[in-house]
Amino acid sequence: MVTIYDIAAKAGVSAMTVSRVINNTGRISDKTRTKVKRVMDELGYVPNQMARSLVLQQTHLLFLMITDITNPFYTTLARGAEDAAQKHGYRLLFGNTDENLDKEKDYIDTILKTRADGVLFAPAGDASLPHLEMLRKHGVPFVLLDREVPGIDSDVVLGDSKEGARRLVKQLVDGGHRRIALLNGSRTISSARERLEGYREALKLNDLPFDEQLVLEASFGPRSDLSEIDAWLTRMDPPPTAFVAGNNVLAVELMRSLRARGLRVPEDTSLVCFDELASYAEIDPFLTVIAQQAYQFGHLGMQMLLDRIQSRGEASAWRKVVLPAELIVRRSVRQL
Amino acid sequence: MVTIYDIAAKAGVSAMTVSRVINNTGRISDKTRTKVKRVMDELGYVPNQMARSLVLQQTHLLFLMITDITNPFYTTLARGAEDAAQKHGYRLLFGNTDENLDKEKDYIDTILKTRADGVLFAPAGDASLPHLEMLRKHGVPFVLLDREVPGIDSDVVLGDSKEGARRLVKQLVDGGHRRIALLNGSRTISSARERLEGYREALKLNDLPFDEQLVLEASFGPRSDLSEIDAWLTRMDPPPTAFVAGNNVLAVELMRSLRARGLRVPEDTSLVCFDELASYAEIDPFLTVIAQQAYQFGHLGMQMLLDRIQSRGEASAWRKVVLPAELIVRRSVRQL
DNA sequence: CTGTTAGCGCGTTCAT
DNA sequence: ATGAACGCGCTAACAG
Repeated sequence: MVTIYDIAAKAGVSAMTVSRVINNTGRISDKTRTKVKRVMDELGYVPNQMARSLVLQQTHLLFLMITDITNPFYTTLARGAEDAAQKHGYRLLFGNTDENLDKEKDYIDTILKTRADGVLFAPAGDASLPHLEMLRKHGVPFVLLDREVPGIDSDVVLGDSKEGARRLVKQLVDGGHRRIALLNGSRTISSARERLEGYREALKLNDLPFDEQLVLEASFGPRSDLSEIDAWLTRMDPPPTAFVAGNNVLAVELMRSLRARGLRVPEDTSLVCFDELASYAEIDPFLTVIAQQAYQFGHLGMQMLLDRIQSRGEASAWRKVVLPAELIVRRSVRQL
Repeated sequence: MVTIYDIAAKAGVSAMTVSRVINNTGRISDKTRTKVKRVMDELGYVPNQMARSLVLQQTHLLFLMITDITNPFYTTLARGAEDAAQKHGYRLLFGNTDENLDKEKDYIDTILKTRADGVLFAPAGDASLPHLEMLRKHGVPFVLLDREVPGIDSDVVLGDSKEGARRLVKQLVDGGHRRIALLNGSRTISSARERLEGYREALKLNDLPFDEQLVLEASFGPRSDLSEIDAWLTRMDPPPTAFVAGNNVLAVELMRSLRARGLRVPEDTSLVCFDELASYAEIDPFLTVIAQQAYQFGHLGMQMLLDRIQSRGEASAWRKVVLPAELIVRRSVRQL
């Protein structure tokens, strides 16, 4: 491996001078600068980031934790985060937890060991609290994405889940639906709770009863087995005329189950959901959805994180950004 | 920051003993081991990866370069790579190049500076050659994924693109189609070349003429503007009765263009393509496709990379794995 | 403008 | 079974 000492020797200067040329610090004569640079090229020198980080006490490494790398909401978010990070010269490590707390714990260890400068964090759920406390304790700045965690204060970027759910339900009610089911994520996740809350509020507002039977709590992540959803569909009696799905994954899997029963959308059943469905939205955009600004989640969150990192220590108030929910009306709701 | 010296002081031993406890090396009495461990817990000690890497000369960091993080083929591949890496205690960094050589170059610099132990590399194209040479020159092992690069030997995991294209064309010919268009990726990418080659061979085999007009080379990545594809659709005269799309992204964008012209698949035009379309395939699986084993690309490639890393230096023959192409016949081809 | 000294946190080598 | 000295590659602080 080529080190600054190799360069220094060959260029006839000290290692310090080489370091200064690399980092553009201090005053160096043009002559030595040119010479050092030439030797660097000749030897194919590449700075050792590890050594720099060790002495500078910062890695310029950031972490993005997402819960489902196959979900277009998160990959789009990732692009936003990556763009913002790159613009500021930071590198971004991705971690994929699969909504799994054990995997999340492993990544927390990695983050701590790696001495990442900060973390953009979509937590698996409320039980992520100890993980966040661990980051806090070790002085690693973080910004929460998409989900809050009760018990800890921090910067956070959220979608307006409650309002989103209200609008989706209203859309169905306006279509004449009165028996509306909700296929939601787990209530250990703040966004799922908010969506449930918005759903209940909207029902109340329209003098519709809340029927527990019509709500299923499942995982926001993809499942190998649809039997849980199937059983629920069988169980509901009388069956609903319309569904709200808590995210895009649940919408897709619900549609598969409905399809398997020969139920078409919207002819036989109406369906609305949170988040766009990737390519599907482009080929045949027919689902009425709350389209969240996925890219903004990542981009804005990254900016907030970088702000925290730059103002190292200077405690300022936590910022909570709620991104508005845009309703896109298409044709997955049948007028009754 | 808590260091091994803090622990050593508090436990009344030397730093070296602490190091031995951490790494489970040498002989240590159970009593001191227990004591050191207790102090480590009390102080919340976390090893500094940077310092370890510096002395051990290895980072346990691997890189995965993909060209489109929003493409389910690559995210599924990423899951495969991640699973395999994690199983062996390696961390995985993702890089997203957007099929862009400049971004790729930036990532190469990052990889070199970071002293990554190895790279899993889906290159942007043939022009990635200098980037690979740079890795080789600096002794960074890599495995190519999905695409070969002429001019450099290495381990590589490929799909059987030529055979895939042959099968897709055959499927259309069997459906009575004789005027078959190909919307392909750039010929600077080996997989696109293979697909073109397979397409031509299949035409020849069926005594169909090759008409340059029927082939468009575009980017495999998503584009903001469909005018290139639109112009092509307008230009072909007489128009084809069927299309082969070189990947899932091209298929989606082609369908959008067709849709905009009021052409339905398969009623008005037939369409087949490489790769599944994520959620779309699950909701309404109607496209006839060559389904590639995306997860295997990543998983297998990672294993090959880890093999190389473990057999540090010992030169063995390059391995080239070609994953078979499975044709899934659905209903996007109309019988003429 | 340039060089010397010291130390970032840890593991290897050689003593004890 | 445990410790002291040294070095991994680099930069901050100071000296000249």
